[in-house]
Amino acid sequence: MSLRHAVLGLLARRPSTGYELARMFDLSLRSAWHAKHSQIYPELAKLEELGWAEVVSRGPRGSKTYALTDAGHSELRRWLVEVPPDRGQRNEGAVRLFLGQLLGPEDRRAVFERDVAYVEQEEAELRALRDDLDPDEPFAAQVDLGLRINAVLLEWLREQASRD
Amino acid sequence: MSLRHAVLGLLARRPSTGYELARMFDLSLRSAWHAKHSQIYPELAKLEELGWAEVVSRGPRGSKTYALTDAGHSELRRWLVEVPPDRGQRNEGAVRLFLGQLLGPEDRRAVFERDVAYVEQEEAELRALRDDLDPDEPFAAQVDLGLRINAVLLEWLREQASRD
DNA sequence: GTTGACATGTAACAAGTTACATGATTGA
DNA sequence: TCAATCATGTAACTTGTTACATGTCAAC
Repeated sequence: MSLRHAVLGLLARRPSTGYELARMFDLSLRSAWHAKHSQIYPELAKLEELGWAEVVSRGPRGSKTYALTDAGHSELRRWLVEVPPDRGQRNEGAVRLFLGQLLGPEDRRAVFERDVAYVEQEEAELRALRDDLDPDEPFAAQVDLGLRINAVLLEWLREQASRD
Repeated sequence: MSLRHAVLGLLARRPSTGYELARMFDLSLRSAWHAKHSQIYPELAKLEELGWAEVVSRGPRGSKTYALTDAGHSELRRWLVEVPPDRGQRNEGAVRLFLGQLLGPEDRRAVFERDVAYVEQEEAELRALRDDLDPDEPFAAQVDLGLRINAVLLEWLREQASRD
């Protein structure tokens, strides 16, 4: 598991409300994790119970801003450094590529073309994002990796789509 | 969801027992999906109930070989072609890269070096796999994509590890 | 005869999604 | 005042994991 540590990580970047976290999962982390508020709020409660986060302020609409405690920071560090990553997770896209080979030529081409369109759009979004970013911001390196992987994927998909 | 369609896809490649499917999830699909036998067996029962698969033979140790029915084949095709892929799934590796930027220089380097070692090992495995494969086999294209993505990732990780 | 791979299943639990439910504040 | 966005929560359900439980067959 690890919604716990994803939340811990986002709180380390900046103290936030559950609502803000839900938006970050939709925006910054969108392609890496998607968590619903219905899971986030209970998780924040649990983080508080564990002593890893605490409410540091309350806003106008009943909002509660959470921040990491010292214990929370060291737990996050421990997880990042000491816990071996769980490789080999579900990846529907990869399964589809794998199974796409079973389709007849027409269906296969349609599927690859759909994927090409998607990756092209993502590329445009990443480019726009990168152009908005200070290149020294650590996050810029991430976006750059995304662009490089997209480029490789796009080339491969085009080769596949034009095969026969 | 979609263990259902992953199983359907594997059965389309060749009729198999639950045990064999569990091994395929561990081996061929290992980096894309990991399903336990405790989930596979109930899923096979459900596929049979839906009329998408059926037992085509029984082996010595109580083994049951399942194969797709016509309805199963058309459901698989429908899913691959008509159901839009669920992009944006959990990806612990990406979250870790994202959060790794929060670490101090020493921890960060250690983490990136661990990742470099992992990707290097995976690269070696993929290379060995590719050398075993007939280059015309559709699966070879998949392996090739894996190698290209690995190469990009490795380069990026090395840049990050040697940054500062 | 005993170890290891083959082979299937269930039960209890953890994690994640969908749907339900409510209310406050801001801006048009 | 009405709509959109901010904001939080719970309940029911689905999916996935871990642990338990059992039995067969082949090779040594």
